[in-house]
Amino acid sequence: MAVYKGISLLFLYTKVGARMSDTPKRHMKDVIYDAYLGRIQRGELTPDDRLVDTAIAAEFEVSRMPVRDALMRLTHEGYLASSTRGFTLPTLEPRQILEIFELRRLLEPRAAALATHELTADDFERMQQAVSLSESTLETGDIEALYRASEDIRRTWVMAVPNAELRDTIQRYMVQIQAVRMATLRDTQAHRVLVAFHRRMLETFKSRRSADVELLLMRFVLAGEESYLRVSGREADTE
Amino acid sequence: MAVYKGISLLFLYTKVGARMSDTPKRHMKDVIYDAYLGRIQRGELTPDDRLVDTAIAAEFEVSRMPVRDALMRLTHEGYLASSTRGFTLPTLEPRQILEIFELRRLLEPRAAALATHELTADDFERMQQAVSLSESTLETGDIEALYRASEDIRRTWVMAVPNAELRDTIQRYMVQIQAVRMATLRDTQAHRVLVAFHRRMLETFKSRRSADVELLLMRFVLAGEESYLRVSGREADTE
DNA sequence: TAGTCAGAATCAGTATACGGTTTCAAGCTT
DNA sequence: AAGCTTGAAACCGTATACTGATTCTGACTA
Repeated sequence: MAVYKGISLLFLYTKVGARMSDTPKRHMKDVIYDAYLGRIQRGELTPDDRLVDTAIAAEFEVSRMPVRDALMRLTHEGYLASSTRGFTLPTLEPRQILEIFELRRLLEPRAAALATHELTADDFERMQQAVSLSESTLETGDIEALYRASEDIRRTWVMAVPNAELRDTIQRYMVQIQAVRMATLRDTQAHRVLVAFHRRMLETFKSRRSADVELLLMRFVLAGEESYLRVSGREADTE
Repeated sequence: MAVYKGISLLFLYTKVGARMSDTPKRHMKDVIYDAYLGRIQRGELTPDDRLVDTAIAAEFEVSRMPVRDALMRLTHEGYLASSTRGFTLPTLEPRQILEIFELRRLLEPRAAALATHELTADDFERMQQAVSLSESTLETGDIEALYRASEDIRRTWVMAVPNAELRDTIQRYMVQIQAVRMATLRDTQAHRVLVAFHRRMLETFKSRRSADVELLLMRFVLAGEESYLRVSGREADTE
């Protein structure tokens, strides 16, 4: 019976997973890792949520061990913080956020320039839809849609970065990106600036002029930093 | 008796550990992680060594679990590769090594420039000793000493980088640095170039001119890449 | 002699159980 | 009523045991 349960679960989550025909055998710890990395990256968790291994073990109907493996991996990669009282989303200090902005200034312009020649028609299509969605939020005010559009555009070009090591490094601070979005996207001015950048990024990528892309991405990161500083400074005032 | 054994072990490894007065309570998984990270970073392991959790568990007189935690953490951080037949040092592909050179070109010049104003007299003292050691290897041919000197100089300035996120990112590809050293340091020309850079780096850091440091580090990374390409290209010829 | 196949050995993944530490709350003291 | 104490609950770290998969070995076959 225990075996039967294991098999059915394996089958279930294999279908959900990325590669189902490739390797039908997936370890639960990886399944759980992917599941919670996804939840984190989609912003489905808040720093108030406490992730307790026993609860997640019950959710997946496995023992604590694979859950512990997954949570500790996420912790070591910076996606979670562990305490004596369970795992939670880390609350990024403003100092850390600014430090990561410096990293982004160093990496993203060059990375995007490298990606310029790799983007396919499919990628442009996806970006076009995201840009349209982004622009529509100027009227609808749908912040969540803006969030999704921003994420789509970013993911599209990051995935096209041919240097895998560079790409992985950029993807490691996804949590910072989200923290910045969370802090700034409700600000009207930041909202308008972001949408304008979205459109210009699509145009510039399409032009295939990597030098222009590099410059634009530098401006984009700087603009994000500026928005963050403005919004967080204002918050500090009102407190 | 089991308790007694645990206490004595804890005491033993706490003394070895970095901070003994601070927190006398260290988890075995962290002790083992630190121990093997050190072995890896000091180059005490080769890709032929197979790290098996049961063997390491016996070495530390604990169960497999903390060992597994440590090895899996090292694996996810890229220091080890896991297979169905134990953990081993990963053999970095030349492609990966070149990709990481690009990362280094983007990060290290700026990071070193930021570190310039943070270096203390102690740091300069340590660097001076390492540079002297480095220069002495031109006559002795002691490659291992050159390796240590190179590592000392690098660690000194990296530790002084004030941006913690940037510093951590740089430290993540220590394995690549070692792979490059391993491949190049026995080459006479690369050896001479490296020693010359060591001396100039110390001088330039001491001058406190961060712009000069930035430029020198860029040249340093480029020189390393050149040496690597030359040596690895020659190896490919003779095969 | 070379190729194949079965059984053994090895080793990682997972389950279950126990111990220790931190947190929280209820009851007691002043 | 406020502060202290004590006990229970929550939760992590570690131990031990089992399972299943992969690799290795050696014998058997063509």
